[in-house]
Amino acid sequence: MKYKTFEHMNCSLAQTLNIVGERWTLLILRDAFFGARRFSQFERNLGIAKNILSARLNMLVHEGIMERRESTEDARAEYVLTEQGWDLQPLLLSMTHWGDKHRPHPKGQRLVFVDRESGRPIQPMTVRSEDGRSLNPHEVRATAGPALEGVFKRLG
Amino acid sequence: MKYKTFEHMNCSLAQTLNIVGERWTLLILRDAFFGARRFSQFERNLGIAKNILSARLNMLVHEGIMERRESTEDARAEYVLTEQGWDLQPLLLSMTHWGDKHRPHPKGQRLVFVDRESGRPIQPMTVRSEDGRSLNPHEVRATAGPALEGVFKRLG
DNA sequence: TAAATTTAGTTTCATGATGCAACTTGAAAG
DNA sequence: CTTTCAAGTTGCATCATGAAACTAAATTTA
Repeated sequence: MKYKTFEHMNCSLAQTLNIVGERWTLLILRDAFFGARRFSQFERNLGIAKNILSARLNMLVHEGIMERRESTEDARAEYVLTEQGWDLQPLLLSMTHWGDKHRPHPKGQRLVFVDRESGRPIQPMTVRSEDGRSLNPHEVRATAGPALEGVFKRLG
Repeated sequence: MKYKTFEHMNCSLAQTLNIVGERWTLLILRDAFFGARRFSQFERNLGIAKNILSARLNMLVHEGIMERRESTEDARAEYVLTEQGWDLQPLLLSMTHWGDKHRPHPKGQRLVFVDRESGRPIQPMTVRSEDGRSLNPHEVRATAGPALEGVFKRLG
């Protein structure tokens, strides 16, 4: 990403966007969550060009979101998620839920995410108050944290 | 987006990415959540070029995520979030929380999101099981839903 | 009321990112 | 020993982005 970078913005959203905001990146991560590890798997599943895939995997490794490992059996490399990478799951699920709701498939849900143990579907991603109530978007407000002390900024 | 589109992929994540996956789009939405409505507000806050801002706002209106209104007092247009747009809030908050955790500011949180009523901070976005337990990423599994009946696919 | 400024764009153009195809290299299979 | 496959790299045409210049209307200032 040598276009305009968002790094200078003092904003956590911008920091995250700087990493996962490029085309393909989140789709690569989706496949990684589903178990893909090899270059060829990503390539075939996504229909992405080799050079782009190569660039994205390198970037993800560089950012500490995936790790490149030499396979034990195969002499070919594998790309696996780090804990930082796994931590992007709520983001992926939020996107998926929005798409399910607002750009649905006529036959219903495409994927259902379940609790591995019970096999029961998880709850849709929602914002929760301290005491566990589900908050609708209008009930949430942003305030300046310690890193913005003394910074003038209009907040809704 | 006349590059390769993700629309043909039968995947809710890809559908969402097709809309919010372009540079700037999520930052525009962030500012809209914070109360920005006017062309010039977005322009100044973000440092975005006018032509790009114009294209993105038109796209968001076209997709039903924002609405263009003639201001009552001012003769200038305003861009406000629709309900579809507000529904992107969990996504924005998931991104923000990831950035807070993994790309933190040395002084601490940049923004703190609070329950408008109580003023108390909200919980970080987390995946929850049917009975309300917080699930870590490895405890979640994807299964084929109705829209993927009969489609062969490896799912982790 | 005339001039200057602000707002909300559109147009133009240089540059950067993307995507396809062809080439490379190393390992494994036949 | 030749072919195939996996995992890239390189070159090139095309598309997207961003800076700056230009418009046009509305608003403010002198």
